[in-house]
Amino acid sequence: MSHTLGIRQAQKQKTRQALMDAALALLEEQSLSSLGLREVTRAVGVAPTAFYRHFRSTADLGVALVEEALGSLHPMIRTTVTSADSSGERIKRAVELIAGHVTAYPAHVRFIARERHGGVQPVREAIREQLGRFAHEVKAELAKDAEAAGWSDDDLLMLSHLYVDQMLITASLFLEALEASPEDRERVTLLAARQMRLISIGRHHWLD
Amino acid sequence: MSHTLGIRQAQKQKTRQALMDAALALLEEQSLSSLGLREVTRAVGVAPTAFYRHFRSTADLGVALVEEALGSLHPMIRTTVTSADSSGERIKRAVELIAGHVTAYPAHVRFIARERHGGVQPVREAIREQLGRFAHEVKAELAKDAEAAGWSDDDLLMLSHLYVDQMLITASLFLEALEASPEDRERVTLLAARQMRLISIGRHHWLD
DNA sequence: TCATCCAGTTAACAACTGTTCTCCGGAATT
DNA sequence: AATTCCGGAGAACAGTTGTTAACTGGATGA
Repeated sequence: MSHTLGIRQAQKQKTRQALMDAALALLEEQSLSSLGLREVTRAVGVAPTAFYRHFRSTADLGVALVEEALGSLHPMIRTTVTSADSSGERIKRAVELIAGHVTAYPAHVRFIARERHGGVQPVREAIREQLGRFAHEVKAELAKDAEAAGWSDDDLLMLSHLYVDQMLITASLFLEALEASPEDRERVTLLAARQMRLISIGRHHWLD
Repeated sequence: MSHTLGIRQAQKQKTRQALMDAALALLEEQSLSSLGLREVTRAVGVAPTAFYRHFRSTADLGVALVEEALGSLHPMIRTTVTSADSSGERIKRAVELIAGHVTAYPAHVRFIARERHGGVQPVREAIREQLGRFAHEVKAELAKDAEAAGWSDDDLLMLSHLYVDQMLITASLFLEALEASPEDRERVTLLAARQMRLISIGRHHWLD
């Protein structure tokens, strides 16, 4: 059983989380490479120097945000993949699952989409590594399916990356449509579902 | 007949281009939202105030860079699509065409990949609009093909977006592998070719 | 209870930012 | 030849940045 961490460490983690939350909010309108340390502390209501008690730099903060954001994405990806076979009904449900996640954690999704190719190398690397993990996880999930019979490991991984990228593209589309009309959001849903269906069809006929 | 633009306008365009080139170089290691106006002028060797003679802000510069970068991408996309049918040989050639473009204009590709989801709204919008144009162009190209018979306009556009996104993903992969070993670059080529082949297969069986 | 620890504070630093206004000198126009 | 135009220079502005050092006070562990 974990010992109740003292009121000291509790406070520390609390302000640490506050810094991360404030940063995530500020990153809605800028990129990490322009995020200032003072800007973040000011938003939290804490002295600039307090920042160093938690992070070496804003890049360091960024890496921490990657863990948090992709940690929350983790369960969704698994659920999405297991229901992403050719059946139109299940595909649409998978897409709606992505839509729900974007609605629940828009800042996380925005951060990942923005910094995946962003200007801060350590953060790019962290995202790349985590997405690589996801791809391997997806591959393991795909391998369970009967349709994976006869597939090489390389091909399975290739398809996994395709799925992961497609998920990010779809999430980004929903992000743009976050404040749009329900009709527009429905159009995004249908578009994403058809793209995923086309991929599933390609998967089905891969070994022909 | 276009009149030879005076030595005055010529000089103006020259420094304007110098500013854009310097900015593109500086953006290799940061995002547009952190690019400073003084930083750019310093790199060109010109007074900070001269910047305003050409651009309202760095965001404005960014929009100009979008036009330049996607202008150079324009002919490549057309060539890529026309050779992206199911035939394995042609697909591989299309992928190598992308690889060549990335090698020729790495800064352009990096800029688009980075700022597509970046922190500067007008630039995001400009990229979105241009990519939308590309998708429509690709659609027109696909419609010429015999395989497009029976396809709805919506489905053709859906496939076009899939192709455009896939091209960007592939380009970004080659960008990461720019300084990698030839073996790694070849692996990227094979991966991208197989992903494109899977999409082509899905396209082929779409109407089943 | 007392000494230690340590998250957060205060103050100060040189360096940098975007923007304004005024000016210069050569090209363009008349 | 005389005048207007205009890309660029220069200086100055208030405000911001990251980083340092020394300090404070409450939680922690002996």
